[in-house]
Amino acid sequence: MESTVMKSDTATAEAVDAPHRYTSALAADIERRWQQRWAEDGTFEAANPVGALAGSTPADGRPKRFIMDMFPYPSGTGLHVGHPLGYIATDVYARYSRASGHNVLYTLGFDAFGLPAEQYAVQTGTHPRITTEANIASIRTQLGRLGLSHDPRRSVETIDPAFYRWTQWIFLQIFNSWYDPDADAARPIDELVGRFERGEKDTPEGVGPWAELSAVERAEVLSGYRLAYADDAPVNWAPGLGTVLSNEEVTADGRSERGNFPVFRANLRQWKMRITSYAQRLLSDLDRLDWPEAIKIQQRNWIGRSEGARVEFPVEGPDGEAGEHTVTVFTTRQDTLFGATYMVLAPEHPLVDAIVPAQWPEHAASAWIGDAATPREAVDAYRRATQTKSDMERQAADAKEKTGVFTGAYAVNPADGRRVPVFIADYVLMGYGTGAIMAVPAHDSRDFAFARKYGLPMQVVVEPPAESGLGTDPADWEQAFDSYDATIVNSDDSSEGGVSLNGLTVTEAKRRMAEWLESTGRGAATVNYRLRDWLFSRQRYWGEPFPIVYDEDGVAHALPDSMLPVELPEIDDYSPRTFDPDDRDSVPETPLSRNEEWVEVTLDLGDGPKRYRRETNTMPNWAGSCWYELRYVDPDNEKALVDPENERYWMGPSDGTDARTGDPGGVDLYVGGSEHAVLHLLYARFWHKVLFDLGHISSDEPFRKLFNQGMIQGFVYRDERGFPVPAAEVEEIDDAYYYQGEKVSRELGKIGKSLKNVVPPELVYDEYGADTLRLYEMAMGPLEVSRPWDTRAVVGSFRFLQRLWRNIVDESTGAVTVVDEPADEVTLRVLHKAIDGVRRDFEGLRFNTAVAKAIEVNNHLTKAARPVPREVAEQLVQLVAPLAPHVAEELWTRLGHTTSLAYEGFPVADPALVADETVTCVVQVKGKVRDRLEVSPSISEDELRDLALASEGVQRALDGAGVRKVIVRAPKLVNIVPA
RNA sequence: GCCGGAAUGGUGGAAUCGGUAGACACGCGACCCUCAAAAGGUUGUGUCCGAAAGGGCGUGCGGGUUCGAGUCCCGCUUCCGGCACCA
Repeated sequence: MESTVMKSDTATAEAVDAPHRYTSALAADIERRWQQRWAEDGTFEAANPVGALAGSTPADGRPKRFIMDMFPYPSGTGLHVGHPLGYIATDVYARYSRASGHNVLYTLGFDAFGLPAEQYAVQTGTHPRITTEANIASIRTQLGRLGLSHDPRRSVETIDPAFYRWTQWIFLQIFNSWYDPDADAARPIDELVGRFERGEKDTPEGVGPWAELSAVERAEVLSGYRLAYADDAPVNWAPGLGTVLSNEEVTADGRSERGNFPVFRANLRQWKMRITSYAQRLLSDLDRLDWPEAIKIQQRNWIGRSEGARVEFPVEGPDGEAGEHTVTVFTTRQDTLFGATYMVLAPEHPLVDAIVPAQWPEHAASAWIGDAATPREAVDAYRRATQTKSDMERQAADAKEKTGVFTGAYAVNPADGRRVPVFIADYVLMGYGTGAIMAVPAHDSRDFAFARKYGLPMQVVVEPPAESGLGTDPADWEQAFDSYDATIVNSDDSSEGGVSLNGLTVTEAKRRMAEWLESTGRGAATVNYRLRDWLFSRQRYWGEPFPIVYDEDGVAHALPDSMLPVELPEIDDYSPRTFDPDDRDSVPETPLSRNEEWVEVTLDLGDGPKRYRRETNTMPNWAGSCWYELRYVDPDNEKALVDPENERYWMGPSDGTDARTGDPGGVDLYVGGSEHAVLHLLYARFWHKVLFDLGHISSDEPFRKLFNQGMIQGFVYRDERGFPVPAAEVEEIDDAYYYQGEKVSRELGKIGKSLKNVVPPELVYDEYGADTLRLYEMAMGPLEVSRPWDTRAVVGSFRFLQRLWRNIVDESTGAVTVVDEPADEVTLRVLHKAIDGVRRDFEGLRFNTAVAKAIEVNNHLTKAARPVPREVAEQLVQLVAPLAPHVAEELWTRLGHTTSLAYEGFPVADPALVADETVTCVVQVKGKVRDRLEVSPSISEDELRDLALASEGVQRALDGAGVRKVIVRAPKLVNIVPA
């Protein structure tokens, strides 16, 4: 109701006495016309060096800029005013870049495969392709009204077979590669085969010579090297979703990020990407990226490099004979090896079965063995108990209580030969390090807790400093002493070949121990990463099919290029098979497997037609977003995912640098939310590096510069019960908020349906126009900061445009009122200062201050310089054009120009006019401002000092007191220190 | 618990190099236009004392460095994000 009243106000109220005022109706008209004209003229099409989009522009010597947003995922709910923030920012930057002489690649595609689209389709009972395409169309409409200067020819959709053909192609590149440690790069798998054939490389331990292996065995060996491979391993299985998930998609409390279902560990054969091979490069190359430090830190933490050592512990076999088996542990504290008083293996550790003896050792403490009659029984019972726990239960707060059981076996501490008991416990994770640890309870909080609970001995080897008051008997301690800043004690093996660490610092001891381990063959210094391989298959319909078929022996074969794309078959039953969310024994079923005639195929893969079964998993929805920036560059190329020349032009490292060591290349500006810090941004870097290694592209990183925009938040109003009430219907009376007469509370939250505070962009378009929305979103604060949406405040941006309009166009006649007379000097100084500042603000993505500077110029004209001189009006319009392009184009036209100002050039400040003719010198006494002087910028220190001392304010403040010291920073400041 | 980031008027924010705190905008007050309202215009607006001139105080809290600190250093508080049995 209220909005219709307001609408008429901004749209038509002035129809009688000001028919040519900038109203929402006029804005809508201008915006429609200019959007149409830009489209007809192809104003924002950017030329490539070669291929279908080639044009003369790249050769004309302009520098290029590749500007990108994280592309949207088309949900069914439509956009709200928070969504366009990043798009507006990149558009302003793109328009500024074009005006200031760049060839700009700027477009927007859609990421449309994946769970949410499929869930929406299942809910509505409509095929996901239909719903997804409808959603994309409606978002295109909503965004279209913003007037974003995209090159529409480059917009891609990940669900388009012409696009995912290349997603599949890249998968095959990865599948057909291995990581060659000598080259420190991915290489074609054929090179590895060649090395095996020529005997230059040995097959892995336990496998016979290459020449003697069967085809199946060879395939299995290669699978151990391929960068994309399928294997049986514990994965995250979410029965409620009916699919497995990557580690990145599981929250800290063991639930699916999507849908919040319990996630269980299940052993399933799944596709994975060997991203761990790239751990070090993904880590070190962060240093060469212009990214927010916070994101880099998150990636560093996720990769989780830690330096330590592998240490081998001989384990006594069931017959008590030492050395039959060896358990390797990873530790970052090899300096505390003498303090290792027991060992723990993960319950799933493969050596557990081999080391469990038939009987309990005689002296085994009852606390260690529970009431199990034999070690076998105890181990089996414990394994069952831990496996039936979901990850969530394992990690719930009260489950942090350590549990475990003695295996009955003993190992030998390699440092001093002491026998130490071997436990299994679920606080040791199979997926990290070697799945086994040496436990040093005195100096590790987890081992300390476990040892306390089971009465295991503690040995101090790092001496707490005297001032800590801890003493050297851990029995008195409340927690482990895990400092690095102390001295090693009790660590001396005087026997032949033994090592002594006593008296060393922790860092020295780590080095000494690593050397000793290496020299005696008991271990070695090593680097371990937290990063795990990326689980890449999903039991879903709505995703890219794998270009993989299996032969009768179950060997996976890559399909040849000629058979791509493997199109997703149109089927009726696309629903995933989901289960009771808590049914951990359920097994995933892929929708594609129900479609026998698609699955069973006869193909000729080079050795005659044969029967094959297609892979029925699909790719996760990260796949398309891993490389879409490359397709923007060359969207229509049918011969390659991107022509090397086009890629080099838009993304290659800057001249003369090696992408592996210097500038890594990549997109010049990538804007998006920080929620993708480790998922999309890590996966995309990984794929990009593989493609780089294989020589398909010249850039080593996809995104040279990354910028995280903040979130636009909304006020959430809650009633007494805490339920959100519709924000649009809340009234404010005397700083309190009421909904239907009831008092409600206000807080800040996300904008969304569930919080009932969605503001659709149409509301602002209709009320004020798209230019106002753009301007408001840019003006409301720094791009990287989250801030609350305030519908009431939008009018401020509208008023600015209205005043700008009024300074150029007569509201009653529509005549242009500018005069062809030179501007006065004050006005010129105001203008040129703004030009200088706005340029710098745009370059630095500080749009909020750029807006303020443009407003200042306009305010000056309003107050002091009407009628406005043409040169000032034109440059102000150009200044505003990136922010409010429609109204700027309109004014530009009315000022007599016939071409779009998109490429008109951006005003350049005259340095003489940027520098002030006089500056205000602040005169302080004891740091407090007591007077101001208007002085020349070139005034000498002495002259300024004299002027300041003589000034009225200073005399008053000094009140006869003497002067001890005078600090002069000509011409801006004088500070007088009284005696 | 660990790792980040933030805190400035009634509100969003500005101050880019240690040098005028509060640009710009919202809101609010006064006035003009109007039968009236809306829209628009002019103008004021950190806070306290004061008629004014002018002065006191002021950037989450407590210290410090400095002629001078929103900005640098040390110690806290609160809020927001991320990670979390990672050996």
